[in-house]
Amino acid sequence: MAITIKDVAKAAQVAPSTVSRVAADHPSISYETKKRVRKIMEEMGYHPNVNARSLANQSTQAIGIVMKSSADKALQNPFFPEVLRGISSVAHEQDYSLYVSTGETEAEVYESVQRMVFGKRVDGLILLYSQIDDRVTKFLLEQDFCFVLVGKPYEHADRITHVDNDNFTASYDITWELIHKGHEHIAFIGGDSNLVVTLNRLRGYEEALAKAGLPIRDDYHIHAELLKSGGREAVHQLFQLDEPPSGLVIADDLMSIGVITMLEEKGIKVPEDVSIVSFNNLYMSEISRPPLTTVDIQIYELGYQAAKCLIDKVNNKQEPSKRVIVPYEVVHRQSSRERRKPLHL
Amino acid sequence: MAITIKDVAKAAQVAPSTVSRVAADHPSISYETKKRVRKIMEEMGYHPNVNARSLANQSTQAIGIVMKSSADKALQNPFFPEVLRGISSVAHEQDYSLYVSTGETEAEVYESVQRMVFGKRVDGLILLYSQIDDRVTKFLLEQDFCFVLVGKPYEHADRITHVDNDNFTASYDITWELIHKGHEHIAFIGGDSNLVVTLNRLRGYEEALAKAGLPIRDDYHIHAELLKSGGREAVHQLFQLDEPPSGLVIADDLMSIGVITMLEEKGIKVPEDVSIVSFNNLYMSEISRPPLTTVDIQIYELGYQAAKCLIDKVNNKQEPSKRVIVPYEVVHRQSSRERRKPLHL
DNA sequence: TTGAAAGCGCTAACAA
DNA sequence: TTGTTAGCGCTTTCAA
Repeated sequence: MAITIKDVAKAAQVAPSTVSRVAADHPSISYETKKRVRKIMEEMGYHPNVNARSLANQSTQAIGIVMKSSADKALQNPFFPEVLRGISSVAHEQDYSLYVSTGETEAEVYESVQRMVFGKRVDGLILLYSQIDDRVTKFLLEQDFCFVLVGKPYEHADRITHVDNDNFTASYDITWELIHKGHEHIAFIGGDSNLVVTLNRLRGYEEALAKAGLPIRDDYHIHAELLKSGGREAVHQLFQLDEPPSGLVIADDLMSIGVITMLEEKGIKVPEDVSIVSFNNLYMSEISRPPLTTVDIQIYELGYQAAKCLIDKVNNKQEPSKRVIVPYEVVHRQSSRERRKPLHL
Repeated sequence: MAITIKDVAKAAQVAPSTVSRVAADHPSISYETKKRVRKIMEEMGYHPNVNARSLANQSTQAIGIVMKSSADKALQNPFFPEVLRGISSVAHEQDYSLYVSTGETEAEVYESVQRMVFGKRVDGLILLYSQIDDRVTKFLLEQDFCFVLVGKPYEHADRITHVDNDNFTASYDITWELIHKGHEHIAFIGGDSNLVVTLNRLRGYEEALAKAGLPIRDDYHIHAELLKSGGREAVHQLFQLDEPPSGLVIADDLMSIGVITMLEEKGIKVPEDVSIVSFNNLYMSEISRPPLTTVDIQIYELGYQAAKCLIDKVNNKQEPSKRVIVPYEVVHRQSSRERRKPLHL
């Protein structure tokens, strides 16, 4: 059995409560005693048992991380390690531990969240996704459990503290850039259509088209679900249209790389024939060929801010809900350029 | 305050211990009582407090995951989400929770591990890397704390349960394939040279060269550390040699993609001028251009097996150390091919 | 400034 | 088959 507070107390000839106070650096303990007790703690190799502490305290110093169910293995997306880095950095600074949800299906993740909440394993949760009619979000709201969302809530945005980019404007901007470069036929290839981020990026794209007086065409929309199985097919169709797009707005860098490959198979060149802009600025977007013009959404920062908000909230239940918007930045690389035949020639 | 075991006991008119036994599905409780108590638990919305349970039990039903310090942000490697999927799957099946280490530097990760161990937060740990003279490994061994390593231990391989691929042979095989295709000048580009996996892959490569009677040249070795800053430089040098390589064995797909890009900048074509083979079979290796010939090391399976071993060990301290070798498979794609001018022409 | 003691919610040995 | 009770290791109120 490990060294407990009692062992230290005995050795230091003080009461257990004194040791506890020393550990917590309680002000009412004399410098003398603190020094002496600390020395003994050190010598004996004392380390507090967090379970006991959690039990007595009703607080765990741990935060839970919920990721979208990983059932769709295709999404081996480096987004996750990167947010985690941000979260982990704050957590370490503040002596918080990190839990992650388990499970592969949506139902399993839901169970896992229930266990964290009811089991009092964590003081709060960070949700790494935001989707339409999400049961996890609903559950947390019902339980009035402390959580922060990375992304924009689908509902109750004013009750939910969230950290997000302005995806609408980012998408608007980047689409506008294509338009500005003379592209009139611009298609949108989106991620999972249940994700709010996909919707916002789609809206930004549409808004830009509308502003430019360009039509919004249904046959210019493809979604990730389509991309996987019938991906080749979908892209194929897109480029068989009477007016194939000369520009693509793609919701994720990883998808862009896949699309570039498909296009190449068909003898379509990027950026000569088609310009591509996308999102996230993953490491890969730099080493892709051509390197991608993409929106850097600062994934690390999203994680960092989310963790900070959560810890603030945990420490003070009165903390109002906030929204933190992490700025984005368009990174210009070679996947996009002027349209060959300029507009209105 | 949430519903406790006492509340349920009172409502069901039984002793708290009975409720506890029902929750644990203890055999000595009559079917009748179980049924009745369960119904009440349900009605009242009872959920056990895991901290209290851990404290009473001396067991947490949680496993910790230690990743290599993420300080080198460059490595936005999808390896991590993928092993995690494997681990998470087992964890969920067996009702285990998952902790992850926090911290960015090696020292911070070490602290974080200490906290998990001393604080009794977890029953066991999975180390996701194996490196030379690793202090975490040393610490765990000293503490006699239960853990499993993904990779091959640098020392004490017989005392440490580990899950690994046969990286030596894999590397040998894949190098041999290049040789078989007529390549005589084959260079090795490795990952972090403190990682055991890098060493093993290097050894396999060298062994194949030796077997073929080809010389092992120092100027044919590049390591990841070099790749980052002076990467361009290093590759540049490699291809300025009197006898530049016509084949490359690269320790990670992500690096391969970077290398291909650098080569392209220099007007060197893959696979026409240089053949590339690498490791991991990440999603990207399929959508890269050209798609990569690579060793599929079954990352998910590595995680799955590691978690299984760990839980076995946690449940039975007597469990002997084992080694699990997850089979690999070479996936042939377009990044490697016959050398243009065949050998001994 | 320090100590005594109750209690956080659960488990398990022992008793009935 | 079930109940009583003594902890698990820590915090915190109250008293000294």
